Amino acid sequence: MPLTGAEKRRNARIAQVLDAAAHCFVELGFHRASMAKIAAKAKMSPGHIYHYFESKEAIIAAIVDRESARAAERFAEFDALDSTELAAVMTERAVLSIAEKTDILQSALNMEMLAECQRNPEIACIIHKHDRYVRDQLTHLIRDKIGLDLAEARTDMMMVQFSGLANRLLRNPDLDLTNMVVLMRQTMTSILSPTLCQKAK
Amino acid sequence: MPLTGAEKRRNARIAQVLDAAAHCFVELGFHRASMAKIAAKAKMSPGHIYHYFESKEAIIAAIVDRESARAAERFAEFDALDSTELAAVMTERAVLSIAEKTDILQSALNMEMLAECQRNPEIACIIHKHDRYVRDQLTHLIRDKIGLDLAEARTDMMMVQFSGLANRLLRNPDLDLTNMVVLMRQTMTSILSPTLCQKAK
DNA sequence: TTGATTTTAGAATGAACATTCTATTTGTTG
DNA sequence: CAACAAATAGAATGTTCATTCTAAAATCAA
Repeated sequence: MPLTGAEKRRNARIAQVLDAAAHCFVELGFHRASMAKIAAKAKMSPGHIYHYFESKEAIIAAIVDRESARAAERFAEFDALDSTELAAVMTERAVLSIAEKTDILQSALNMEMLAECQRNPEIACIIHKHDRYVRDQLTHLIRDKIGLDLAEARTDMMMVQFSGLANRLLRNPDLDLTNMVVLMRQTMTSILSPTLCQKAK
Repeated sequence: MPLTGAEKRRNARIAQVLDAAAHCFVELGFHRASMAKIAAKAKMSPGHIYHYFESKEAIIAAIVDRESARAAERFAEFDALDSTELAAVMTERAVLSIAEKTDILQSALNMEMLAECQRNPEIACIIHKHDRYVRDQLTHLIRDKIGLDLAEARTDMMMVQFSGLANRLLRNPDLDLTNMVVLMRQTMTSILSPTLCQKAK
């Protein structure tokens, strides 16, 4: 069924609030971004926001959901024939996402989301849901299409590289990406290597 | 020169505030932890805290400094003869630090510190200082003791594994560490492998 | 002990904030 | 167009908070 005019306007308004909130959250964090500032950015009155969201917490939850969904989307459509190909694509993706300036700002929001995740069960639930979705896709690819064992562990390890790289860039802003790419590709390849060297203790 | 009684008392008081602040920050985050709550936890009056810290921001900075220094300490005393040995020790360290419950709670604080790092130059400075210290130690070991090239990149890549693992555990609380250890060791070994496979595009 | 200094508590202050309330404008429908 | 409903603004409310102020208690020096 098509949306009525009123519904369309309502959705546009909600998106307007979310865009404004995302902007303020990136700049100030969840708890220093006031409703007044979000309202100003969204070009509506503070009181009016409450016609679309029950509370500021609800806005935070909606932002976490939207941002997680977007991140998951960017991950969703991998399609590789073998592990070498997947390693290359994943490396490219990891380095590319880092190279964009926007993603570095986005990182701050991501970190805040993860911090919130430890304290707020509702936020935790949202984040875990999206993470599970991404993992399921990737695990399916690794296990069923490429045919490797330990697919879950390999998936998690691949994802360690992504979040680790973002984290690293915050801690070391002088990071030299050029040499990093070589190592990242080698690492991805190693994670997807069919034979794991079981080192004896 | 030994500390006078007054100085000792003062230092103890400061530590008391920092312990209380750390506790409240882990539980509530920087901005929902009020001075009143920190004071209650530290068993002193809110006003009195201002004899030791100029502002709440100063307490946050002190906590970031103290926690970063502690994390750096835990990293400082590596001493390996070859890359295989280092890979094993680093893996053990990474998995061990994750296995402790305390570190998972600590992770929330770490994430919040990194988020703050993007917005507050003073915090950024503190975090980058400690990160540089750890990197210098590890790079020295890899380049001068073990004798590998691309030491800085390898160092950063090792550290990607640590922060990535902490990050991953927040997003996927069901992570299976048993299989992960195998992959982590293989990854560390691969990063420290003398010959890097330069994949052609 | 006495006077001076430091340490401490707790109330007072003023600002910022999330949320609610009231009224006005805008759009819709008969 | 008239009546109604939805959308919107902006002021009002009550709370929470960081910080400051005031004075009491503890410590120390003589």
